[in-house]
Amino acid sequence: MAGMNDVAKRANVSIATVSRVLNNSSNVNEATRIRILKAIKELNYKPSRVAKRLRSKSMSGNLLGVLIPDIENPFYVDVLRGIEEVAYKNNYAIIMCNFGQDEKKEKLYLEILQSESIDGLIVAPAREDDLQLKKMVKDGLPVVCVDRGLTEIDVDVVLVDNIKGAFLAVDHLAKSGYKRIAYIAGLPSIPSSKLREEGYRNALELNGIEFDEQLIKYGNSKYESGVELCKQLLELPLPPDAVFTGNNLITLGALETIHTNGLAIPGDIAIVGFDDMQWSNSLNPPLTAVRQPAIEIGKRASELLIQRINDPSRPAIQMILHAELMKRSSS
Amino acid sequence: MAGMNDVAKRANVSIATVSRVLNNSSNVNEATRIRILKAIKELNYKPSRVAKRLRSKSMSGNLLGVLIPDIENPFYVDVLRGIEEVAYKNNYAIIMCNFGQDEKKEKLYLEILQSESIDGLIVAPAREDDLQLKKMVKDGLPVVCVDRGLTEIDVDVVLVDNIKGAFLAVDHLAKSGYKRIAYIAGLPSIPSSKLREEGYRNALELNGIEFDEQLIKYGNSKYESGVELCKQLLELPLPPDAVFTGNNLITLGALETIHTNGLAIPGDIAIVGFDDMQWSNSLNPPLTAVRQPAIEIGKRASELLIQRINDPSRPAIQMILHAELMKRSSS
DNA sequence: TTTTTCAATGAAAACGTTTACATTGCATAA
DNA sequence: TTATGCAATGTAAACGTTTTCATTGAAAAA
Repeated sequence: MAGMNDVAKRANVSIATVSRVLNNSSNVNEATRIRILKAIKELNYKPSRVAKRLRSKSMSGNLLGVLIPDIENPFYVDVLRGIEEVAYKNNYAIIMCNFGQDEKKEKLYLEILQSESIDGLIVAPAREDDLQLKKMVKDGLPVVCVDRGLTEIDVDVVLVDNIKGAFLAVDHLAKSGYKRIAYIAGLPSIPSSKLREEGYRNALELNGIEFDEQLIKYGNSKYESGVELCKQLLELPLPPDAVFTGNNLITLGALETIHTNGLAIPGDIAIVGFDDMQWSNSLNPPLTAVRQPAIEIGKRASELLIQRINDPSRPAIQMILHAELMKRSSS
Repeated sequence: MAGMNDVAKRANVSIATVSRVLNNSSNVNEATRIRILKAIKELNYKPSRVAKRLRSKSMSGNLLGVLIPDIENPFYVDVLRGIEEVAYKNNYAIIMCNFGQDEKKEKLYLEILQSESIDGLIVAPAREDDLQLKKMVKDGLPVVCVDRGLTEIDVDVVLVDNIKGAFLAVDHLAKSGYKRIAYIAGLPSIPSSKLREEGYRNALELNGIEFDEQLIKYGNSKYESGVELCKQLLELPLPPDAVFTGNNLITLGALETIHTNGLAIPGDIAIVGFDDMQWSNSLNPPLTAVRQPAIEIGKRASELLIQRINDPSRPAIQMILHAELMKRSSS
C-alpha cells in the first residue's frame, strides 16, 4: 500500500504539502495541487485511517462504536439500521459489537472499542450501573444510551415509554375480557423488563384484576426462554388465558410453544407482544403488538451522538419516543 | 488515557520492557515483571489497538472486517453470529459493515476496511466480478467469500448448494401436484439468484412442467420486492398455484401479499421459501422452506479466514454445505 | 536599494506501539 | 586475572499521518 511518502516523492513535494492537499487546507499552489492529485490517482493512494486516528487523538477519527445486546432481535437490527443511516450521511464509519446478553463479552468489547479510539459510542448497557461504562463517560467519551440508561450520571438516552407501552398492551387484553394475563419478561437485570412489569401491574390494577405472582416469569430475553417459560405457564394448574410477552424473541418463542400445544389464538389463549415486526401480519394469527419506532430510535441516537462529539459540553438529553399498540387478531 | 510511557516511568523501566511484559516475551526478570504489572493495574493502562496496528502492519492487529449485503435478512444475521463466535474465541474483534444492497456503499466500506488495516475480510460481494475486491485479494488481503464467489480468481468460498436447494423446493411443489409454479427471485446481479433459477428450471423439466417466462420475477432481494412481485403474479390472467421465493425477506413479503388478498395457503396458493427461520413454525401457515445452515456458514468462513491469515499461501478452498428442505404445511 | 510582507513549501516532532540492535553486569570458564 | 557468555534491560527507528514552526523567494513598500 502506497503511503503519503510515496505520493510526496512522486510529486516532488514534502508530505506536509500532500497532507494539505488531502485536507484541502489553504495556501497550496494550484499547479502543485494538481500534480499531487495526479500522483495520488496514479499510486491509487488511500490515506490510512489508523495512522490518522493515532496522530490526532481527539480529532475526527470518524469512527463510532455501537454495542448492542442481541443482534438476533429484529428490534436491535432496526435500531442499527437507523444508526448506520445517519452515521453514513455524516461520514462516520461504525464498528459494531454484539454481546449477545453476555456481560463478560460486553466488558471485553467496551475495552476493545476504547482501545480503538472511537469518537463516540452508542450502547444498550446490560446493567444501569455498569462501572466501566460510567467511567468511560466520566473520562469524556461521548456516549448515547438506547433502550436503557445509566444511573447516577448524566448521559443522553433515547428510549420508548416502556411503562405506557406495556400498559397499552395489557389494558387492551383486560378490556377484551381476559382475566388471567401472564407476563413473560426478559432479563430481570435490564431496566425495561421492570418498567414493563410496572405497566403490566398498572393495567391490571386499573382493570380490577388481582395480581398473581405465578403469572410473571422472568427469563433471559431470548427465543428459547420464550419457548420454555410459556410452557411453564401452560402447565400451571390455572393456566393464563392471555400472555403479554416482553420482547420480539420471547413472543416468537411463546408462539412456538402455543402452536406445539395445539392451542388456538386467541380462542384458547391470547397474546400481545412488545416489539412489532414488519411481518407481524404474516404470523399465525396476525400479531397484536406494541410498536417501538426502532429505526427512529437509532437515527436519533446517532444524531445526538454526533452533536455531542461536536459539542461535548452540551447538557444531556433524555429522549422518550412514543410506543403504539398495533391491534391485530391475536388478542 | 495512560500510555506505555506512563507505565514505564512509574515502574522505572523503559517502554521496551513494558512491551515485553505485555507480550509475555521471554527474558524479563520476575521482580520487574511484577513491578510493571502493578504499574499497569494502578494506571488502569490499556494498550492502544490503533498504535499496535499502525506499528506492526501485517502483524496481528486482531481485527477482521465483515461486509454483508443486508442485515435485515435473518440469514445474514445468523451468518454474522457464526462468524462472531469463532472470531471471539480466537481473539479477533470484528468491524461489521452492512451495505444494504447498495453498491456505492459497498465500495465505500471496502475502502474504509482497507484503510483500517484489517487482517482479513469476510464478504458476500454484490457482484462476482467486483474489480476493487479482486484487486484487494490480489494485493494479498486474506478474504473469504460467503454465499457468493468471485470470478477469475482463487478465493475461499463458503456457500450452500443453491441449485440443489432450489431443486428440492420446486421438485417438492411439483410432486405435490402444483402445475403453475412461480419463482420470485432476488437481485439478478447476484449469483445465487441465477443458480436458484437453474434449480427451479431443472425441477420443472424433470417433472414435465413447461417453463413459463411470466412466472419468473426478479427484484431487489428485499421485503418490499416480495410484496410487490407477488402482487404482480396474482394479477396475472393465469396466476400461479404455487410460488417459490428466493430468500427470507421475499418470502415474508409474499406472505404479506397473499394474506392481504385473503388467499388460503396452500389451498389457493402454496409457498416454499429459500432460507428457513427459527420461527418458521409460527408463521401462517407453518412455512415449508429450504434451510441453509447459516451459523455453520459463518463459523466455517471465520475458520477459513483465520487459517488463511496464518498461512496466506494455503490453496483456496470452496466449501459447499448442504441445503435441506424443511417440510411444513405451506405446500 | 533595502526592508517588509506574504504565499508556498519544507523539516521535524508527535501519536503509542514493536523490534532490531546495543549495552550492562554478573557468573562462569580459561 | 582476563575473557566469554548470557540474562536483563535500554535506545532508537519505524509505522503513516497532522501540525507547528521555520525557511524560501518574490512582490510590494520604504
